[in-house]
Amino acid sequence: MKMETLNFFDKVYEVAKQIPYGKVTSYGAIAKYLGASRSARMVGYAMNGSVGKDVPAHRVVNRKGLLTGKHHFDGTNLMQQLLESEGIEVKDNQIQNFEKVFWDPSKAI
DNA sequence: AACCTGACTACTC
DNA sequence: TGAGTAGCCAGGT
Repeated sequence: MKMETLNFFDKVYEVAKQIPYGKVTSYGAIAKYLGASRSARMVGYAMNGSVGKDVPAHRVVNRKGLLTGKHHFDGTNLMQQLLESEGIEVKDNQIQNFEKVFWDPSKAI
């Protein structure tokens, strides 16, 4: 782990933590906000280490609102249930009304 | 050092 | 409109 990587991770966590209840955002949005628009994959990778960081990783999905990372959670439908408990409609691993619940970090911060 | 993989995106057909 | 391809960065083998 390099410092820069940790710094990047930290920023990702910082942004993710500020996602309001009932809202979601995309990896690319976070990456873009951090000035690393080409490293959306790294954002997803960062979420992989979000355990124990108080990061609501379930509120971060790909740009289509698809729960591509659900299998990284405990169980198979935990991520979906967490989202649904926040009032977000999720069907077939995809967030419904994605545009309505989308939270843009560059606008909020 | 080369190649593969992955919680992604954008462009093309 | 939907599926396929290419580009992307970092880490593992």
